[in-house]
Amino acid sequence: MAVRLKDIARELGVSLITVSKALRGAPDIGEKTRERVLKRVAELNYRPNMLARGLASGKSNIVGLVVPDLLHPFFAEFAKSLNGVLRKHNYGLILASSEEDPEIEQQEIRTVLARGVDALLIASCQTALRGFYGVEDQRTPFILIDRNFPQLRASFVGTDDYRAGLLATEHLLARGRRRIAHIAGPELSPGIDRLRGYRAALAQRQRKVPRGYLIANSRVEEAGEAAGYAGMRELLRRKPRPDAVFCYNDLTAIGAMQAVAEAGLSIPDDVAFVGCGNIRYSDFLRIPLSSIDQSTGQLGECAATLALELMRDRGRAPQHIILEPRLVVRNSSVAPVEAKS
Amino acid sequence: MAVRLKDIARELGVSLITVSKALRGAPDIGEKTRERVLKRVAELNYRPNMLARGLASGKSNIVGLVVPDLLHPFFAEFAKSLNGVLRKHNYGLILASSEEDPEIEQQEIRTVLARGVDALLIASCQTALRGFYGVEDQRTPFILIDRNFPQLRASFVGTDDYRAGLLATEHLLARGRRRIAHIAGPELSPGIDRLRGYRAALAQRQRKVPRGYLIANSRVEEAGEAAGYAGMRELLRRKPRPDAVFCYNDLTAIGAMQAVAEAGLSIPDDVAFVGCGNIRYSDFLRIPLSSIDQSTGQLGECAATLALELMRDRGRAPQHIILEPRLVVRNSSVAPVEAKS
DNA sequence: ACAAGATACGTTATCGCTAACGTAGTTTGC
DNA sequence: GCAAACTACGTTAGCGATAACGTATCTTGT
Repeated sequence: MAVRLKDIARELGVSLITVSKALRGAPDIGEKTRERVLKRVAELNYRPNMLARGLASGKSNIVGLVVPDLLHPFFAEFAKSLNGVLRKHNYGLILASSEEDPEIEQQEIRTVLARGVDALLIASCQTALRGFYGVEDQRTPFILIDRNFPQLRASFVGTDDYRAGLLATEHLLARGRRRIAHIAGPELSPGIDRLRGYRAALAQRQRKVPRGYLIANSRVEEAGEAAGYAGMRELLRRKPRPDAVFCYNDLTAIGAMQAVAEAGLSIPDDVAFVGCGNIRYSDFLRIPLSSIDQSTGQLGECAATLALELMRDRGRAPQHIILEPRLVVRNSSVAPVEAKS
Repeated sequence: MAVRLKDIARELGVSLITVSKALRGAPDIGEKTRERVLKRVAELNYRPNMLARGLASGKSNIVGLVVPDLLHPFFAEFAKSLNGVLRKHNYGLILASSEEDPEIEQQEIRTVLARGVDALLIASCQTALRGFYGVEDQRTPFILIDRNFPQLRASFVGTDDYRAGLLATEHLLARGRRRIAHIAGPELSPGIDRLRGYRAALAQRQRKVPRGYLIANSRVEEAGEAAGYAGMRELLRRKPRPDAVFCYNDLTAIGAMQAVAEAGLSIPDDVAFVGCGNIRYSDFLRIPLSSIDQSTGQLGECAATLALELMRDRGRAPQHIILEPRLVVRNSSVAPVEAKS
């Protein structure tokens, strides 16, 4: 925090404001003055104090991102690609994690807004809508990520989760599976919509969800391996046992497959699996996991682009960007052709 | 950005500064006034403008974190636990990714500093030291993460990578492996030290690194599966072929194991593997991966704690926190006792 | 040659908050 | 009873930048 506009101005014998303007490319600065200023600025390695600039201009050049869990590959990848685009436009990223706790999320939203972010991206873990006071009042544009609240008139960037559920389940049906179970996610839009897709796929074939084949996930916090493992243990007790499971996400699927392996059953022969998210490691698992790809990287880019637009012209109507999911088939749903190793 | 100190002050008929003090728990405010202020502040859901506060006080209550790749599980986990501790102390986190590019890293360091962070954590990808101008000059405390520069008199939080290499290699030796190769990481302290550990373990048994058994990783950017895959392909051409490989990190190991599987060889019978990092998925891989655990979560906590200390009292001497690595044995280095599935 | 418009630069007033010191009014010591 | 010491609150100056005008100097057109 050493060199300030004032210092440069004094050195060069011009006014502070001239330096400021030259720096920002204002049109009413003479060529020679501008060059002189820019030269000195470069020499001194000057960087404007963004706090001051933010305060004076009302723009911080930062966007806030609130996610439920940074460790989850989906959010990590999302954050990465978001950040990539933002960097190119000279925006910083301030990151907050809610740890899947609505209270903390609330808190974090407040503090992030207090920091004067120019836009706010939220993958919310609110089940009720209560949490969003103070975001709507605020004039800061905000975008929902991955988890939508249709009742809320807000921008959204995410996957068509209904189709994700549909694709996954149709694939299992097409592979001849008849007793397809679902380990559901938390009661947020992705969980709800994937479940709807699952139901719809079965309905198209005049089936309904077999009794006991739907494992609900009551606790929002638990969407990972543990939930999948527990859910699968339960499913294995059903008679007849399911011959396929569509899992809320890949982590859930990993846990579920673990349970199946421990029970001495074979995948995909006894039980086939499809996950969702297509995380980076799906390919390297004990049984490579068939999954629904969400184009996570692209979601991040779209979100960044939308955020940039909303920041450029406020008052633009909320926009929905919904990417099509894509099925990636691996061995967890289709046995390899060659003899198994 | 609606309600300001000024508004509350006017409403309550006190001066702005009184409100400010009451809010920050200054000692020279009467009980009744304080209560009145706090009550109104709560009702109005007031949040101080952190930009203004930062500018005036010289403290932003933000720390900056610059990592090479957010998607890498190590950094994701690190960031998560760091953030957890910081949140409890009311510090925010501003995140920047260098994408393993020294130029970008430089840039990001500058912009993060310009944002007035109170401390800076960097997992640097600089091979030369040039990059650190402007961090040292700056009075902002900074901490190196994971990747150390011993020449630089700076705080460091990381793993004892020498011991990591030692442990991994000793384990393979103890399992009776004799032709142990190493796929090395980039030439930064973790890569260099793990290699040293590997060498030392062999030396203790009067061995040297067999010719051609050391795969160097020239490009810093490539430390993932691809590098491991390519490295292993090369190793498989050696005669005699290695019967064990210590890989720079888990991603490298995953790629390497892929190459071995494709070659129709068995793990661990033909080739045993030990990785490093013990990422969350090591357990679920085709062959569960033996790995060196770095206590990543704890590293994040330590870094946060150290950062908080350095911010509290500047001018404290740089500190080194180096956690002991721990070997986690899985099937990639020791075949399961029961018949293989 | 002179009003009118350009061009290039500077003044002033914030932005919302805090630091450091001021100042009334009350208590206390002796 | 009066100076000294508290207590509780307020004034004055910034922090480092920007926005919105203001003002000299220089071109022009006629």
